[in-house]
Amino acid sequence: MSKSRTSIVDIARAAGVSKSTVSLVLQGSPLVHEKTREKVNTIIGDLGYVYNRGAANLRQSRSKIIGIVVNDLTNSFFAELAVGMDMMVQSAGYVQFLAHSGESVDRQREVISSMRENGIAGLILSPARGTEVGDIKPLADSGIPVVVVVRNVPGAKVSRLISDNYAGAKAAIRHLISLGHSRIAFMGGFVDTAVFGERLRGYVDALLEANIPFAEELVIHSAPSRAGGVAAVERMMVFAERPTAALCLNDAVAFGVCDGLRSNNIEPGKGFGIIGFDDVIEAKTAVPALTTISVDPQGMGQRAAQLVLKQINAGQNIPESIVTSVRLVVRQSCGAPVKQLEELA
Amino acid sequence: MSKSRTSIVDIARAAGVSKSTVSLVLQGSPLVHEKTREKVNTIIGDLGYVYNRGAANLRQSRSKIIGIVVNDLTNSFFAELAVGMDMMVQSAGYVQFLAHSGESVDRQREVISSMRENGIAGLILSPARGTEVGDIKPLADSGIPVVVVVRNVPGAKVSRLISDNYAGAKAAIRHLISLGHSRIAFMGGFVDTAVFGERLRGYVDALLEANIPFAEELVIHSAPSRAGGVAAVERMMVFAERPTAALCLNDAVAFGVCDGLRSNNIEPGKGFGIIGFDDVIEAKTAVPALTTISVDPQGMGQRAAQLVLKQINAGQNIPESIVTSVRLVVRQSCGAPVKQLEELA
DNA sequence: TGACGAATTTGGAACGTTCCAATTATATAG
DNA sequence: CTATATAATTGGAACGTTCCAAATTCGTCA
Repeated sequence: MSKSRTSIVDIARAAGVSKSTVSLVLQGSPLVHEKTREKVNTIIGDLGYVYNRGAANLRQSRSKIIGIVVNDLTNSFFAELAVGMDMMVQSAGYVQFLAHSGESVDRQREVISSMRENGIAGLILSPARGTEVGDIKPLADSGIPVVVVVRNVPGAKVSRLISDNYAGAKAAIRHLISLGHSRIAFMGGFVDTAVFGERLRGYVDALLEANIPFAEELVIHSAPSRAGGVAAVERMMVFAERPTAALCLNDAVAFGVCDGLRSNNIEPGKGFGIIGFDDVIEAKTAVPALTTISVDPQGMGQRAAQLVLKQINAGQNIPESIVTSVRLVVRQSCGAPVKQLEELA
Repeated sequence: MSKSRTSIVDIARAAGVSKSTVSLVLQGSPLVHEKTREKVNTIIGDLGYVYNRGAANLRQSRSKIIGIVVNDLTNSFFAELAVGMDMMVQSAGYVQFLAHSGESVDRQREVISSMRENGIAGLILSPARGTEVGDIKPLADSGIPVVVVVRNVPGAKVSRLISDNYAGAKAAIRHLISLGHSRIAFMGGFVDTAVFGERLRGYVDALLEANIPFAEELVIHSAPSRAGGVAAVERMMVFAERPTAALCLNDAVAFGVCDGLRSNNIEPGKGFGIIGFDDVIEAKTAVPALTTISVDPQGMGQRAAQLVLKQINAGQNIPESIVTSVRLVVRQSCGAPVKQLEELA
């Protein structure tokens, strides 16, 4: 129940040295004599002193806080992304403000400005749908490194880390075509995100490449969630000529599509080929195991954190764009004979 | 590229008033004249001033930061818990340090001490397995409100918010018995968490209550994850006399059990009754829809945040224990004729 | 012993805010 | 026009640290 936090001068007094010496000890400076260091350290332990990082920041105006804003933590893709960042950030001796915008740009704006007031050294942003340049410009202008992940923010002059959505979608469709499918749907999502656009483009180009005409009605929009997948199947069921396979916007949608097919007595992977996108952790153990494009969200999170840390240390802020490569992981849901060994667990 | 952050005195100078006045404006004090307020506010806008909350904390030593440590963000139960907290914390004008301990007590300790240095006003902890009193005592002793959620930390004199695991498990087993099951397994988890113990106790008591003897071998331990559920089924398949239903430690295990059954050509909900625990968001849309004990993680998160906020505002720190009630949500996976309307979406 | 360089230690100003007591401006009443 | 209450503003100390320049102590060598 100490009335006021014990400070550096309290322990200085107790140790019979000056506050400067204590400060030196705290930062592990080689300037202080071994005996003095010991004495100070024991006193620190005895008095239960806790370092006040806020006060230190005030003086040296470089904090050890990294802001992370994620659009949807309940989606396991983003949760893993966040965990990857967390690992990297922690082990670099930083600490994080992690907030969830829930796809609301207003909330996102509030959160970012609050982080700014709290003096973050850098920001990693997985933007909410509809994020605009103006939402991040002030931060970036004031010299704080910003890294945008997963989704692009068009026009923003900041670093980005995006997975190769185009190539991934293309690989998926090629695989389905090689299995003999020609009526292939694209399920889930709306045109409002860059991710959607890129994946759709890969889908279209792979079809054209195989001389399969692109049919507008096979793009079935829905929420990018498990429930959205179910809804997409419902809409598909009324088609006169039904597709025989689908590429889904992400794994969540793909699981929903499996659910929806089962409700219609179609066994996913048997009567209908499904490919997801992201390779979330459940993809491997689901039944049927989901064929998907592996994006390695945790790895992406780590790289994003590394990128922002690098920029913080560099001091200067040269935007950098990284496109991370993805790979097709063939499992059971596309109905292929498993031709490729499952990656090691 | 401003060299140094513009401060309150910069804008004071520009507005031709004293820094005190600017400070007053910033806190919306009624003491300042309307005209002055306007003038100051426009200058603030023009100069792109950003408030330095750190400096303010230094003076008034009450921060607006709440620390949240979650053991596993990739588990959607905990992710939703975190989101619930986030909502409450943000709307109370606080900001959060959210960290992920990954079930490591060491990492958890580091994270907590780092939060402490950064001056949190309160802490919400969903403890890693094996957390001990000593891990939170120093914080609590220094007068910072601590709320422990989901899992108990035995012996800690802090507030807790736990769901009624005992009653939930009991309700689940009663339901299975009412459907005619008598050989019922308990799947997933190890004895190392309080949650496991409480749920198992509910399971046992409900059996005894119905004069069904408790059989040790029907408690099938496994990792509390989807993969663990699959593993548990494998172990069950070799039993001479197989159970006809199972209560799972949580929904993740339950999904894994469904997967495992399907691999063995048993249709979950038909040949075998399954009840989960937690009611994560996917439980409703999965096929078969999962019968489970609804714990409302997001609601729990909100309540936990409210509790810690209350304690922060109260100043004093009287530990409070809240047991939140749970309810059985009957869906398809237990094979019951759906006798109760699905809750509204 | 005195001097000199290296090793340690130290006082005080700064960082950007809040808060208090004190001051100044403005309005009201006599 | 003065006295007085009220409204608005203000200077300076304080919060806990870092950093710098300066001071002190120590050891060594002539």
